[in-house]
Amino acid sequence: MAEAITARSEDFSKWYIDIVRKAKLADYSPVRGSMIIRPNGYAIWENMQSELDRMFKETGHENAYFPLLIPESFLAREAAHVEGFAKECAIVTHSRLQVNEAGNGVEPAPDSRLEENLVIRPTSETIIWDSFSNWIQSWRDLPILLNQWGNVVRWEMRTRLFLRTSEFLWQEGHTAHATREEAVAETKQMLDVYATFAEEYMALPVIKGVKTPSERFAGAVDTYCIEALMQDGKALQAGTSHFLGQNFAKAFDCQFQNKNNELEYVWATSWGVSTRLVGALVMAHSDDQGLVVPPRLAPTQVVIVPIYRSEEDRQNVLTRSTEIKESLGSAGVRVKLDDREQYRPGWKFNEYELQGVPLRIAIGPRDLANNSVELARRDTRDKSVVSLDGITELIVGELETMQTRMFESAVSFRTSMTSDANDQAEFVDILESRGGFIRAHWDGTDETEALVKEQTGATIRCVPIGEPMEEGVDPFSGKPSAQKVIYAKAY
RNA sequence: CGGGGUGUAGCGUAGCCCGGUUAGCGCGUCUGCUUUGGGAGCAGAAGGUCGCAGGUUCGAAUCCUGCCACCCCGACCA
Repeated sequence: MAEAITARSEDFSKWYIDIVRKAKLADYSPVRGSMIIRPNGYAIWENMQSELDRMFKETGHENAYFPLLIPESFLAREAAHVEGFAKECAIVTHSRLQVNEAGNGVEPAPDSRLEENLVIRPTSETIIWDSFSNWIQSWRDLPILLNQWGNVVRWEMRTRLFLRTSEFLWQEGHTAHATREEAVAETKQMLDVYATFAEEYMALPVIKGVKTPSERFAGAVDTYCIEALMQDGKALQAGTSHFLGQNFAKAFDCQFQNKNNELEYVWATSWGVSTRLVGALVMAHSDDQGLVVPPRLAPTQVVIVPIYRSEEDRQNVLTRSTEIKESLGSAGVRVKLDDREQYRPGWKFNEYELQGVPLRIAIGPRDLANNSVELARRDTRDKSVVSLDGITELIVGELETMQTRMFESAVSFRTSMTSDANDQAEFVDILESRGGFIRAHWDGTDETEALVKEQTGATIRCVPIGEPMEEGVDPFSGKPSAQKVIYAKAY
């Protein structure tokens, strides 16, 4: 019997959880709000990591690693930063456990109380800027362009697998610059890297923009973001890049002598993407049959399922399958031959569709006779019988076609789900009927932004970059507006 | 933290209102045989602190009290 996946049309949230669980991407952990990333999910993350890591290095960054535990006092150094994160920090207070009096458990040993509490990093600006202040004296020490891969903990009230968990994996870039202009350029450059990655690898079109002050990173001067649209019409922030100004340099007294022999505070950026991207991938592309993964990120791009009855057929089919596998492998395709005997072909077909393997080759005695295989594509669910001659080239091309088609399909979905609203009634109507991105004028005030959120549930996702300035009137306040912004209900 | 709900085998559940022998069923697992081009069939088997602790009772999955955990809705969230 088919394992039922809740239909998207019935309950999108349940559908999402079903995909994550049944495609074996992740499990709930014994600790509320944290998750176990299973091999299928982690392999996608590893593919994301390796492409991003390459892109970071190509733009001049080096990897480093700063510790998980941060002195509590560090968080307090930057006022906005502490205000933003204090509510969700996990704190280490003791260094030792002892068996309790009843003898049936353990408890923190009272005499191991730490001199100063340690915070499990919610992000690493503070510990990194403490180091930067030691490393930087002169303009000759700049810029510093670092990235680190790691985990962070933010004690969340309400969590969802991959999208919001208390502990998550991410990368955080941290850079130090001599001038404002250079830091701003770095911030924008990394935003472009994220957008390129999302579009070319995740097949996920994104809107680049700037966050409003209320959505800004705690401690940033400007927060840039990429916003993606999920299949249910809700927006998901897929990456952020922050221009931090001199806020952290001032908090950690990080000054350098410039070429005019003057002391100046260092300019900073930070930028990150997380395992949330795995959730974005699921919600952007998958269907009611299961996961759909773009070929460039798919852990297995092609699976070969052999079919046979007799021992003789088995030998012949496996021999041919192995040849195909080796040919694809040497063409750089991530290919797997599933020769397990305990599962039948039909079972395997369903399993690999559920897990989102882009292409499936089925090969049986009939194919041996015809010099063919059956090729099935996951995104369109098309099946065709193709000749074995030139199969490797065909498959390499098919993977590229699929990658492109998935992106184009996501673009046309987004286009169909992006609307302009010129008055309140229209705004509410669009939001309630289909959601998606709504372009509307905004008067630039926190008050109006809060009002819209309260009345409609939509928030300003970003002020888009690179769109023409267009004067108008805010539909909610009636005040003049300089530019349309992107509203949506968001994750 | 407020409101609601649920805890029974790896997963999903029946039984609880109205206490009664051995806690039933489906999926999955294991063994054997037959099967294999879209989630196989038959036969057999293993697997349970009924969330935890106390209480009532001759007897508790079932009734009572307390606690714990998780889920949903709010609040909260770069």
